[in-house]
Amino acid sequence: MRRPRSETIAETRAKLLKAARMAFSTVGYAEASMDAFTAEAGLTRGALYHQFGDKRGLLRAVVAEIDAEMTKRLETIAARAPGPWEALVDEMTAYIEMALEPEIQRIMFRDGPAVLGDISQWPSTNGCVRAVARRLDALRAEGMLVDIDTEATARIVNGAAIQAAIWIAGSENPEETSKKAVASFRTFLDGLRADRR
Amino acid sequence: MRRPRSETIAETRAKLLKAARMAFSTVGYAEASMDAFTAEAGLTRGALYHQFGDKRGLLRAVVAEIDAEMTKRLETIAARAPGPWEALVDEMTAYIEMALEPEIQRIMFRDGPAVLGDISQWPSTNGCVRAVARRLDALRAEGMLVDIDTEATARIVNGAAIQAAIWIAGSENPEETSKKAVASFRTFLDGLRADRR
DNA sequence: GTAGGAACATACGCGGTGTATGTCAATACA
DNA sequence: TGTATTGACATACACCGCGTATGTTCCTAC
Repeated sequence: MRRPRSETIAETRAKLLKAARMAFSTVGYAEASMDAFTAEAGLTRGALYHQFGDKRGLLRAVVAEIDAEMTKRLETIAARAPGPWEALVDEMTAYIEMALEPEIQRIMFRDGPAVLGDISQWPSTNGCVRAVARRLDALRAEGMLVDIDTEATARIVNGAAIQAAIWIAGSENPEETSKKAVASFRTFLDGLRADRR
Repeated sequence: MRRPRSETIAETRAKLLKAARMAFSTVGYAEASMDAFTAEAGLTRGALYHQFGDKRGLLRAVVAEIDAEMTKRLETIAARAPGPWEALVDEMTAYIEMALEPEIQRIMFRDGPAVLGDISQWPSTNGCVRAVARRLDALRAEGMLVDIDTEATARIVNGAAIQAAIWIAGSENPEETSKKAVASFRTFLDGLRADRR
């Protein structure tokens, strides 16, 4: 059977990414054994080092993949909103909910930044921050936002959302905590509306 | 020379903590070799494992120490403020500035949470969050704060400050970025004032 | 059809953590 | 005051995991 090489390469990359995502999200980056999860994918570390350079390179790829997925999900949600302000609120609420997913929380907000540094800094993986910043730009253009730097605010809003999610995830009553966090977060966003001043 | 044992113990603990703080803050937790920094402190890993159990235990101790220092600093700053609202603003501004210090940023906001989980969850090290929550309580008692859950808001405010600091630290023009971040952050806090509604 | 190179596997070295064992000095008790 | 005991710390060892060097196979190009 003669299969084109490009096809097998894509397949191995996908298999490695999938296995790594699973391992990283469950046991964490540091505890994930490359021998273990490459074997689980029916491969060896040789393939991994050839494709991704090293363990950090693999994490980079996983982070980029998840970031792209998150950005897409957020865009879909924002597109459904009736207006620009609702789009922001819905988007950020969804962001908090996404940050509660173990895989996202672990890889994007814990191990990722710890191993790779601030992820939102490099171009390939700041999709979420950029999305929020663009949304703030749109609001500002319509005069619905107080006079502030949109990128700075986007980062601050993101940080608030991440921390809210971490708090919820670590609490004993996630449902109860979630209500408090989201309510507080909405109040916080409301404070940025120009017409509430 | 006959020295009391309690004295030497405290001394070794202090030496280990100091060496570990140095190593963790410079090369990071994962890259810090226990053999290396214990030797630098004139000791061996034997002492470390006896005192702190394992590497994570040592990090826990370092984190607790830094957290206590930060809390103390914040209290001092808040005490100098002319009023409760200024105390909050000064405190949070100082918090951002502290989060810019490499040691604090690396240990408290990157390696700490990655290795130990959400630090602000366990009682010994949520000093900063508790301080902010207490301050918010005071503001609320005086009717200066909008009606929101203070702990939730404290966490959100903290998250915002941390992310702002990370953004500043990773930017190319820290001074310029800092201005934007602090300005945006102040606007954000202003949105929580009852009398601005 | 063969030369070349890539994708991946195998083999090895090294460093690092954790634990088991050993040693010595300080405290407790007679 | 002398001795037993315990705890503080050092030493030694085993295991594991990453990274690299080397080998093998199979597709592609000429």
